[in-house]
Amino acid sequence: MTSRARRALPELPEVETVRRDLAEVIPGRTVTKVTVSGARSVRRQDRVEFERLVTGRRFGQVSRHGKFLVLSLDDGPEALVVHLRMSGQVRLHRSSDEVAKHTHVVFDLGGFGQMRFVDPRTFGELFVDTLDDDGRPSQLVHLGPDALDDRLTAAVLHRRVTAGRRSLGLKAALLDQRVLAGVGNLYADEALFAARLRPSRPAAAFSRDDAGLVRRELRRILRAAIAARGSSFADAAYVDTRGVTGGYATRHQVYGRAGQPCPACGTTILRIVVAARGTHLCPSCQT
DNA sequence: CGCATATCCTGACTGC
DNA sequence: TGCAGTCAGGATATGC
Repeated sequence: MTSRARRALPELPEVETVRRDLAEVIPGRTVTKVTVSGARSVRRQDRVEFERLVTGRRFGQVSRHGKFLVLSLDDGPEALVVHLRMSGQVRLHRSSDEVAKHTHVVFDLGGFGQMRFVDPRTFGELFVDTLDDDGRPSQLVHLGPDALDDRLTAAVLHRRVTAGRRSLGLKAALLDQRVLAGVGNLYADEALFAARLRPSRPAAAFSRDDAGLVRRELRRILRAAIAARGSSFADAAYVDTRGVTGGYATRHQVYGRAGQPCPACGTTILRIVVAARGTHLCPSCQT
């Protein structure tokens, strides 16, 4: 029947949804207190140092690079950087709301309430970093251009995917955040289906026309997913800042649909492993 | 150097 | 119904 595991992890559209929610309420709010109870969530720097760096600061604009959230502090050269990884959530609460299990960091925002970081698998993380002249955190310089950045033209995508690669699969290249930032397992599968390209095709056999197609379909899909506030399955691994699920899962063409007919040709959708990831594809449509 | 693999972790699911 | 075992996955470290 359908593949066993169906979970939507936060990728670009989900992180962008969180960013937009935060951008409506966070700017201008001052952090009166920070409590880090989960040591693993703050691991790039000392917990006490982290609390010192954030306490008393006022949040400015909220931006995103790939799957990283960047919350500027005091409009200065520093920012709070957040990555949700597998199961992280940034939630907005009244201070009196019950504290959910796996809440690892709590930011008190004066009379406004709290911003809380909840993360069962503890893969997610937060850290304070300095920003360069372009507003890029210093520890994120290795990231490729954001998947929705206009500067990621077909020519640039083609060059970055094929550069130096021999046998690596196309999907693995798209998942490499150094190539482009923001694409994860779900949207890689959806974009490659729409572009009619096999995930296992060697990246070296990725033509300029292929790059144009992938770029177009990826942008279309990511934008539609953002409009639907992201993808969630029954397990609600992804929810927004108020705990609400996203609506894009009903539009998935192949992801989580193994054993069901391809929406384009009716062939049974397969689930295989590519780049050590559960991968969904139509063996007829995708070459 | 390119690429594969192990690692971190919890909860959902499988099978008895 | 309960419980032990398996599996999922983003980024990174390590090994070939």
